[in-house]
Amino acid sequence: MTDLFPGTRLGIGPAVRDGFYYDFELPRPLTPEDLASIEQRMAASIGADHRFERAVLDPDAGRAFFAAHGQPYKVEILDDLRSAAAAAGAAPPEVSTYQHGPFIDLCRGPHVASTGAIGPLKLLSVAGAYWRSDEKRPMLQRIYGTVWSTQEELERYLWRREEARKRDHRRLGVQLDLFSFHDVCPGSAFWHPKGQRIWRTLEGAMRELQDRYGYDEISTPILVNHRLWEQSGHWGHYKENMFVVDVEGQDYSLKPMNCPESTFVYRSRVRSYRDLPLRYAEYGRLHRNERSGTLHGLTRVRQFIQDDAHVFVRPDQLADEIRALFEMARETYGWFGLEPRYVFATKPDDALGDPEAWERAEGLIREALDASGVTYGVKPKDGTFYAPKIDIYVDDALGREWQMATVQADLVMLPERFDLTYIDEHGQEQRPIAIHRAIYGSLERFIAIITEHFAGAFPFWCAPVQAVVVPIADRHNDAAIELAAVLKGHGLRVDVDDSQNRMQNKIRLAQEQKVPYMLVLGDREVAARTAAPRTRAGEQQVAEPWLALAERLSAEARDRRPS
RNA sequence: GCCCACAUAGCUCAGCUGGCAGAGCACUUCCUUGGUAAGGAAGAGGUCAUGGGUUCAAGUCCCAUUGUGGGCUCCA
Repeated sequence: MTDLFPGTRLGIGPAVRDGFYYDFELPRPLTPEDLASIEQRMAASIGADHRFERAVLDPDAGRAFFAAHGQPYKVEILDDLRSAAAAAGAAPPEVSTYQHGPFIDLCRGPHVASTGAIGPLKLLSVAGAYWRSDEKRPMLQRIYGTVWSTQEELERYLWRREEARKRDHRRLGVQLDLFSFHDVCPGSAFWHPKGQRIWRTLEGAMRELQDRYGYDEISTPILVNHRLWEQSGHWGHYKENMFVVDVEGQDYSLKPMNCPESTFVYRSRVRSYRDLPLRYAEYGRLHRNERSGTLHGLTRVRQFIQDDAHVFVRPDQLADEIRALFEMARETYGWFGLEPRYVFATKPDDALGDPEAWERAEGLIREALDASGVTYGVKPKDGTFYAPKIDIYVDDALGREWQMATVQADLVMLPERFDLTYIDEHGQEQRPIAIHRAIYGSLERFIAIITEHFAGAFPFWCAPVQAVVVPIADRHNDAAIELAAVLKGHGLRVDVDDSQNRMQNKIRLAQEQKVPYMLVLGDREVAARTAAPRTRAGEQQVAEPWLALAERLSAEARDRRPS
């Protein structure tokens, strides 16, 4: 870079997962075309097989060297090392440099022996990155690249990138006609009929599960006087993320969370210890004013709906309730063949509330984790300031990790700020614990993740179109409509392709839409009132009477298997 | 919000150093009535994101705005 762009100032250049990056301050913006010439220059250096020579300098000499070479960022790093050492009461550390050919860089190392030992690589993208990730510092130009020890590994990685691109939910959302985005409302999805079918199916499955686990559902206002947010603390800490609206001279805000309002339902009457646990589910529409540059498809939006719930329990009920939540999560992720992993985040240093209560709650959560037999990791001090929490992660089909949901055992925010109480068996007022939890998390994000996980080939039970009836000639159309009615009568989502296309084309289109079953109807089937199913995997099954088919498929849908 | 790139038909994209806006798919109509991934023909479809500027002439060059994408998490 220093050859190609004289005056280049070097930032940092670490190795990262699957590759590396390097940040530069350059005399002009890089374009994607520059990457090719930089790659060529790198290839020349690799071809020359320069040895990497390590040298150790004392701190003053190191600082002087980089100052003399016009590298202020390196000098800053050295100064920071020096003050960090001073703060720890240590002498300024020696620093190491690596040289190959004429180029010398500050680097902790280690390095490969020489440039010739560097494997096949490819520069991927240029991006802006703040110096030290600080918005107040200069924006540097970052070059991302990937490097592997063999050409095959490089190609496999590039294939994985390409596969991820093809599965991108934003792309599949258009292809499968699920949703769209429009500039009249950035960061918010417009759900099309097929996307909404997925939505309703997921919501329906969760409602059924909730009913089984003793939940009730509530619904609270979206637009609320800011006084509520002052009481909850959001007005102080979260205001810049809230949409504020003037209503007759008063500030109102669209709710960014459901929790504060659920307490109004709780407090609407005096609660007995016999009433608990109270489990309130709410599919509330939330708005968060995310910064424009952070929006991303369905995974980072300004408007979304969570499968939220608040469970108010006595302390002695906490462990059982958490165990039940793990059971719900396990069942839910099982519908998609996803394996949840749990991470327990404990009390941070700036936690609010009684330390003893924290300790008790953490003990109970740990007990529940152990008792339920799930494997879990621990992140000490990573809880929120009002609650220890358990984060749930899954890995998708491409090995990418997603954080799905959070379960928080709130001792402070809802119970104390909103003065929640129940009357115990001695007639004394007590504080309940409020568990905040979501299982899908945001429905938008969850649908994005399963779209990519299944590459659009949704499991049969939640596919937006479960079967397409394919009449071979248009004299079979009436029978096709009849068959579809039978299937719809069994609760299945079925379309009829009565277009002018040939059967081959109808099958092709259904394949492209990743429809699980194509039900072919020709003279033979119409005469026998059967249909010949073909699966999207290309398997042709034997023709089956309509009613038997409807019963078989609706049973399959009820099973919620992940395929 | 900040840096860079991008925005052409419903979708995917072409359109060279400024000189009459294109293709495939989808759509409409007609022919074809078929057996497991594309039958044939014709037609319609555009304020080239929006606003301004340069120019005899702007999809193309410049500026602004809006939106979208890659990033701003990995710390010598």
